[in-house]
Amino acid sequence: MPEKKRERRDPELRRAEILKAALACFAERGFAATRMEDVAARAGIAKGTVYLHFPDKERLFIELVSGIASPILGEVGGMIQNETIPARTVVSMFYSLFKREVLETERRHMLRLILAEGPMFPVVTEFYHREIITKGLAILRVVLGRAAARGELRNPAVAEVPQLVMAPALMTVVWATLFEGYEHLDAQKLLDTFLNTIFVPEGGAK
Amino acid sequence: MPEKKRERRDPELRRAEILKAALACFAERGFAATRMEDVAARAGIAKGTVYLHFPDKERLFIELVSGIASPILGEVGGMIQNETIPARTVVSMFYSLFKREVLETERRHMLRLILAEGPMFPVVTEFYHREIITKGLAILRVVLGRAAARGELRNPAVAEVPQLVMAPALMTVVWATLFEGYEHLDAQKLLDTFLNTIFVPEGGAK
DNA sequence: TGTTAATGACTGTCCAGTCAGTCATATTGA
DNA sequence: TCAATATGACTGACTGGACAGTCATTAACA
Repeated sequence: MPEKKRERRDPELRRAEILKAALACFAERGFAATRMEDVAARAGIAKGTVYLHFPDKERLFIELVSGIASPILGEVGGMIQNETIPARTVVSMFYSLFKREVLETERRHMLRLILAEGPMFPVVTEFYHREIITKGLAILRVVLGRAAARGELRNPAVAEVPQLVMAPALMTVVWATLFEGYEHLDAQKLLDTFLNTIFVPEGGAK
Repeated sequence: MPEKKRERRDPELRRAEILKAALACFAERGFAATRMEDVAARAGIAKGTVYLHFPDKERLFIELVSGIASPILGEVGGMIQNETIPARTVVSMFYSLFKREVLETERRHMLRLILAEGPMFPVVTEFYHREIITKGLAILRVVLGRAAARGELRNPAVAEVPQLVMAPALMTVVWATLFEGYEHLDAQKLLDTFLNTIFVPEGGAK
């Protein structure tokens, strides 16, 4: 049996290839059901090679889910510097970024993986809470606080429970990864409807 | 080595005990990481005994998640027969039931398990979509449709995306099972705030 | 005494992680 | 320019442990 042709690579590149393959495998079958050989095969290399780049399966997983800390927060966080931008615009931008950068990419599976495997990897959950959730909520509190003060919110109490604004985004990901195959959900419509519900109608004009 | 004392049981009862033990184990560690011996030990029996009641691990899991089809839908479904009840009351009742019967019981873990392991068990996902999601959304469509017609909704378009009403409930479960240990979320407040946001204020009195 | 629930040692399989050996490429020196 | 040599990325057969599922034996009850 002839050995497959060997191909040398820039380690940096190899690493990225392995991570990409791992994302596909973990997203498809979860942590436990993914075999290191699957990841290797998908990356077009032998099993041993994976271990030249990652010490073990758990670390491969953790590196993967930690590396997704997307630039979304940075962009939205930057927007709130400008106090004149209406809160609705900021939240709408957040949803758009979320849709384009997470929901419509492979990253949506990562989010499901964190929900799914989180309790098995407290390190990951803690990282996400600290780096993503806390920061995201802080930004939302600022934005919604201003909106409440300006009368942009139909119900000012929303500013006290920013998790409520994240709920529709969470729903779109859960639906997309579980039920989309059985019944379509228009994520854009869901998010837009929510925006139209929490914010007072613009201008009252037409 | 003395064998542990054997205790005979009504098969019906044994079955229930095993399911209870399995729920605790699966909720704690997920499907893959749960050993059949763990389930047996937790139920106070030997491993072989589990196999007298369930053919294999997968079937045990499926029976478990399928058997949670709670009476919530029945109760709420019954309420919509009476057209005079305000939509807000119906949705509020739905949230209360959800909170008492799912969020504050072991079942909250079942919900997380379905999110987590769903893609590995299409049978389970399909069952949930067909038996729970579809029926729940149908009820919500009726209730929200009426509400829109009566002017009870701040934004009538909500009636077209009933998933939006499920989103806050989903958020409370996800938060409770992942982040509650790091940061408390007042589920009641979140749900109440949402109700106050989508429904027009009552009477305008006070 | 016969019937059946219950037991737990056992078996076969699967897979994470290892490591001795291989080969593509780079470097050296003529 | 072209061997000769060195380097380390890459390979995949192998090992050790874990665990799902089995079944011969044992104990409980009628």
